[in-house]
Amino acid sequence: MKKHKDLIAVLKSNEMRITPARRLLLQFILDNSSKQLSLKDVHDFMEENMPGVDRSSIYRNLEAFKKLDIIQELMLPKLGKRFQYVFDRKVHHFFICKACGKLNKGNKALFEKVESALKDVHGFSKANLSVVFYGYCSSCGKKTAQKEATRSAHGALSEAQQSMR
Amino acid sequence: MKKHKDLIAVLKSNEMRITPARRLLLQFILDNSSKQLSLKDVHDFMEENMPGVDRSSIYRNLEAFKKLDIIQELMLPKLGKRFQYVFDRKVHHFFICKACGKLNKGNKALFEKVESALKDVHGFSKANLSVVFYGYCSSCGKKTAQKEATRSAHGALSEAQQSMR
DNA sequence: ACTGCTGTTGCATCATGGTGCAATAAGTGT
DNA sequence: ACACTTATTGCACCATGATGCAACAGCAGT
Repeated sequence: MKKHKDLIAVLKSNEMRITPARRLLLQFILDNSSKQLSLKDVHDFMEENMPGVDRSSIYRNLEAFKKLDIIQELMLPKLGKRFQYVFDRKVHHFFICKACGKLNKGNKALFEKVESALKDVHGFSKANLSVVFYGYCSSCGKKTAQKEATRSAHGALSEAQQSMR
Repeated sequence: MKKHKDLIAVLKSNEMRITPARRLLLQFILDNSSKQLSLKDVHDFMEENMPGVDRSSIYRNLEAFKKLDIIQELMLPKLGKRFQYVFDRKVHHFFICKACGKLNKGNKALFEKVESALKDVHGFSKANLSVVFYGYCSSCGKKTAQKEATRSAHGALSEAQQSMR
């Protein structure tokens, strides 16, 4: 796990200036490295600890950090943009339910399979890569399956929408 | 490939009413089944062929079609929401470049590996599933690799950002 | 063809993503 | 400590995503 001062060094080596807001922002990101943060999450924190920093400044700093691969960006259905610290592992898996929009990290069995598939393909093993699955989570899948049964009775789209077990 | 009237039947079987706007919207989606359409793309078309239909109506109809798996939604970095007709295959793969935001369907070797990995995991083979990879496309990867060389000289983040070959 | 029920639309409005520009302040050299 | 250069900020503003609500229009039954 990289430390605050390592990240400061990264900024410096890219001709970026170290402003108070950036220091605090980096710390917040490090302290929440396992979470997917929205712009609002970050802005609320900043407003509390360093009032007056503009939404757009935070936004642009996050964009800058993204370019340096300090954080990565995800676009999530229903949730919109999310930022997350990129820690030591280079491949990230996410599972997003199409119905409820919930972000999930489960389905370990699948992810392990995919991970090894990624390794098998030349050049990918060290790539900084994110994989996002869209499907139906177990609870939404059940509901959908029921609805689906009704639909099949009408003879339409009978092959669609299967739950993930 | 499903036809317009099949889709009308799907709407009916879900207690949805067939309005003129919906007919035209479905036709437009079918005619552009291979494209990723933005709300604006669709709205521009509607404005030309059936002026007066509100942005929000189109938006809500697309949401409704999504629920019926007639189309699927993608959230693309830099581009935002995109809608696409869901044709016969049930698993979709997309590769999105983190740098330029370009949507790609290449990297067939990887996709085939992943596809078989999906099949190996029980319950996934028939799931209506989308997989999105975020990484660097070949042209952006090259640029990044160069930039990376400079950064390494400063001793920071030397392991990050690898091109996809 | 008329009528009533209720799904759908258009409008108003808010939340969030994104950008141009002039004022400000971080970093460098003296 | 001071001054200069230019990255960065705050502000104003626009684009797009999303929703509540009253008016409207499919469509099923008569």
